[in-house]
Amino acid sequence: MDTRQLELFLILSENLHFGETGAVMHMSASAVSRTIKRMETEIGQRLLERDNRSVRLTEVGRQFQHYAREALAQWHTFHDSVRREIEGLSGEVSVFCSVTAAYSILSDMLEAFRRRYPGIEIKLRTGDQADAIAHVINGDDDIAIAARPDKLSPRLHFQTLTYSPLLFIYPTIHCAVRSCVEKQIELGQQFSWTDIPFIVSERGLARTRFDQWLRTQSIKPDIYAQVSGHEAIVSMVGLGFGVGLVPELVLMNSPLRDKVKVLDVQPPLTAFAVGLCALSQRLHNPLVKAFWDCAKASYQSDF
Amino acid sequence: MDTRQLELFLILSENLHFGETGAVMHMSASAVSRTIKRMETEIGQRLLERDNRSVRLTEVGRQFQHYAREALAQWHTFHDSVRREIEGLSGEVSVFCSVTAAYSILSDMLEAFRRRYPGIEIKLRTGDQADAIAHVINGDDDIAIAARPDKLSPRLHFQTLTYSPLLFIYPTIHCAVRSCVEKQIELGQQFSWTDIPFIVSERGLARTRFDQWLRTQSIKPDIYAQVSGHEAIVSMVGLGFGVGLVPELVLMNSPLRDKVKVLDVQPPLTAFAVGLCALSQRLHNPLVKAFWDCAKASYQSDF
DNA sequence: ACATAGTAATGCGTTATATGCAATAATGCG
DNA sequence: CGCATTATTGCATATAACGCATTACTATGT
Repeated sequence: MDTRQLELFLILSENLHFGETGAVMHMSASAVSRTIKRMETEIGQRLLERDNRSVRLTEVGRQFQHYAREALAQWHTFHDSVRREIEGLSGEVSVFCSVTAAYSILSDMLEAFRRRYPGIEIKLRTGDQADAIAHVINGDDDIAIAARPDKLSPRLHFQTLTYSPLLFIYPTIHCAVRSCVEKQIELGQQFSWTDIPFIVSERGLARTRFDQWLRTQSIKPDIYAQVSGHEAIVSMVGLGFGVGLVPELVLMNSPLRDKVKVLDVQPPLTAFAVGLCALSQRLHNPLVKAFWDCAKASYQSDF
Repeated sequence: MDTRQLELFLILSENLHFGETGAVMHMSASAVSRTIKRMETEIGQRLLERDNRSVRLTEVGRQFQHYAREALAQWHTFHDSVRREIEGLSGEVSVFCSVTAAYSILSDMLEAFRRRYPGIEIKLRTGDQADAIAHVINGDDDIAIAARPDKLSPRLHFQTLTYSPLLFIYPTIHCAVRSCVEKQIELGQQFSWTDIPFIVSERGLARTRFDQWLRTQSIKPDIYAQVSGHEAIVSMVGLGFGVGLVPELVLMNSPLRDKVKVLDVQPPLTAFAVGLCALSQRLHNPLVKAFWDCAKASYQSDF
């Protein structure tokens, strides 16, 4: 019988829902089911009466609930008393994200987190969106704000926070690119992409989506520049170098957003699912878990 | 942090010895070492100051000791209160052994065990010694009294209780076998085994040892009967069918022990190591563990 | 002074345990 | 009666725990 199990049981005993409990504990409903079964075997009594539709505490379950509350409180008391003094020193969570995410998504989170856990230091590292997942898997950073890849490693947890469409943008300054694009818009349907220089990510999910899209449209692109970091794309498009592809989130947060316009393209590219990403293993660390939960909660409360 | 770890720490904090602690907890010293290290990581503080020669509690270790005592007591209180009424029903340990072991080794143990744990039922199954290990591995029975085989599966625990030499016996009634044997004894050294019928186990460790011994002596035996169960061998020898090979323990406990005599044979066969045998896994079960520890203690106190 | 026995830690291969996913079964609700 | 919801289970896989053999170290005895 360990503290994790006690915690799990307490949550379950309150929400009486295996799936939800799993979500809170960062595990699947089936894992919750088996864990409870293990506990019942160890105790030798049924804790929860459950059919496929409802869950309710047994008498023994109620007694166990009391025990679990006491036991956990006792553990936390000990743990806090011992850990108090060093918490501030070694308490550090490192977060990787793009500059855009730092501005748009993370800033509110950070404020909420700092308010709630003043002792925990956040080490914020910004870089190319495309590297985010690799950073997490590699263990360089605890948590990343990233776009959900099509294929997610089973070692990773991902919590979607929002969706951001991938948009084509073109410059508003007078330039060859703008003329070409607007002429085509006037002509109506059957947009011809020939001779329009594209500015796209060198790699990463945006590039993957772009390549997929090209294939479905059977377009042979003229790729002007392959850039790392979506933010740079807005800049280059704004300066008239070509048509770019960026997530809406990046566009909205760019200081150059007035220098570009969105091009209505059919069919639209699959939107990014943007959210938190971490190694399942790292979520066992209470600091990391605290950040994850706080981030999730603070973002969702924005709606 | 689970109850098993707390228990381990408490034992270690009292005996301050990794190897001993491992023995009590039925695990290796290295496992104890790693477990303590895990606990220290989780707590974030060193619990025991240890160099390669000595172990002592740190200040935090002392605090943790208090916590562990309380927490375990609390757990046991809950566990007992819930389990009390059903303990007797589902509390059952099944033990496999030979008839001889049941008489000689087990009877005292059972008495002590019954006195200490009146609620736990013992299901005693007797059979051929040679099947004992297989029964345990197969999961048919929790614990066996068995002879330690030369090659022991790593999944098994074995606790030697005593050693029992393998003895050759011959009949004391007037018969061809006795005459032949005694004639040879009078002649002195260079015993000739030809034409003496052997009565040996059909299989099992006694048979293995016997075959090994034959090879070293380069003897071509005349095997009269292959019997299952050592007890039957004494009977057959007593009736004059031949010379038999049995563990001393079986001989001493046979009602026919006056009907046979021990033959001094050089070199003697390797003695049986007789003891408790169980799957490591099954020892996690508190009932099984209780029996194992009690059996061990009650036997050793006989000396 | 040196050998020896005793002891905790560690590398490595194996075993056991826990988990996720997908499929299943069961039930309430429209 | 069909659909959506939800706990459970079979199966494959990932993670954690363990034992053995070895190492590194030291107190002790001769």
